[in-house]
Amino acid sequence: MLDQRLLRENPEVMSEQLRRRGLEVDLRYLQAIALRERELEERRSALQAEGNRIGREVGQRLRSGGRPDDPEVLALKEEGNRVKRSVAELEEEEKELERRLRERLLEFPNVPSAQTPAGTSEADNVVVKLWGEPRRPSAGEALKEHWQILEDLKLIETERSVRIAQSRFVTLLGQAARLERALIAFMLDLHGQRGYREVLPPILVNSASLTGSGQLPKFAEESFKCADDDLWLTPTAEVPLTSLHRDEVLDASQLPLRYVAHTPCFRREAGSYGRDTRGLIRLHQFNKVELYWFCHPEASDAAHERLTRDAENVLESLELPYRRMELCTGDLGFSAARTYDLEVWLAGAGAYREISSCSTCGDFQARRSNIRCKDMDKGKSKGTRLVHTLNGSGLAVGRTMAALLEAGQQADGTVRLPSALVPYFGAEVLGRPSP
RNA sequence: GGAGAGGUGGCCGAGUGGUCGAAGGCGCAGCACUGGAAAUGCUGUAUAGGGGCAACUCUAUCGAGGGUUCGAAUCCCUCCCUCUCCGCCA
Repeated sequence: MLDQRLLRENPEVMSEQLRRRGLEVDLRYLQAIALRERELEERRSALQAEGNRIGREVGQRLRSGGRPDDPEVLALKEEGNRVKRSVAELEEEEKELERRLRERLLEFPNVPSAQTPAGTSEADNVVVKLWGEPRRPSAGEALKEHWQILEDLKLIETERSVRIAQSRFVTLLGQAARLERALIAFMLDLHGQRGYREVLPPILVNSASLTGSGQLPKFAEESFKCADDDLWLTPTAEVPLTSLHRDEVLDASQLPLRYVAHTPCFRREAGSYGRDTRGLIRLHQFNKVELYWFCHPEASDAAHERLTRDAENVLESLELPYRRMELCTGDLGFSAARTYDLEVWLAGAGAYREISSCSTCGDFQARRSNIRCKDMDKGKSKGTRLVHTLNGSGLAVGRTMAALLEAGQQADGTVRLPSALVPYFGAEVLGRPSP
């Protein structure tokens, strides 16, 4: 959510920031609402002060022997009633304006960071770095895509999964199931060694949690909702992790708080009919290991680099070539101020595909979720500020498996895995008789 | 699902209509004492929004919303949540 004070005092600045994102909005009407709301609040609280004064005086008179039917006391009571009615009137309009204002503000995306490069689409994203040597087919070699490898090894059920659920669900079998599990454990351990606290959160989340991280109200059609409860299947662990500290004031000296969570993620993928219909790339249900930081507002730039490095570390440990892209203003996600996408090389597909998205949200989610931190100075509070939140995949597990399979495929149909996985998977090669 | 109890500050816990933002304790911070520490003593310790250079001051907040009243943490109604016991269950 964007700052109401900025809206009141500097709507042009806010408009300009949103314009960088490709959003053309006239904020004058909204500003008028915000100013009117503030004005009502001032008048209302002055009236309430008057009412409190009257109440105190009645109390004083009665306690010092005044009689309840004393004409002066009766007059004061009448005056108190009058004030009460006025307050109620102002309050009604004030609340209505407040509600409308919040409703509108929740619809606005975050504004881009000053560092985010300008652009209108994916095409304007910037390659920041390249790592590793992408595998290309040698002469006469045809590299398979991961789904082909899995099918040839009989490690995936595609049609039968439609029977169980519907399309865009898969069932992994045998060594593929084992590899998925190995990857999750590997990633959690790796991040744990780098100081992340492991979390196993609820994966059904309520509406307030989805609103706090930015999925609601705008993207309701992207998530699965339980019919009889105010609960949704989480589309990313970012949602429960944000709400882990919703409505809290964190001790600034304890920051940053760094969490890593593995969860299944559920997405309806509305509007992506026909895209990535085979394999593990785009599913309604997938596993993801998520990194999440709550950090001091001054520390978030450095934190963003650190978090992105932590995600890259997984790719490097798995010897998977990748590139780091910096998203342009037009390609940013709703809650992000600045984002690095990590794209892994898929040797069979012959393309880089997104495998991690590392974003800093500034105070956007913190404002929605009411998460602040308090700086102390010799035991005295120096006031609270909204924290900054950051998140990044570390990594999307299914896509990681796809990349590994395509990168390590061998002429005999088996797959050589990176040595880092051996302790987790139990073998160097996938596709041979059971490890 | 059935029965009961309860939601007060960072935590514990008192308060049952009138300066109550809320006693007391714990915790935390500062100061004093100490060679240093412990113990002890004193002091200070919520958040949000307004006004003021500031000291300070006004308003709101005792789970949420509504009601009674000049005045509500306190009385009434509705809702939410938590806990205990029973049943069911991985």
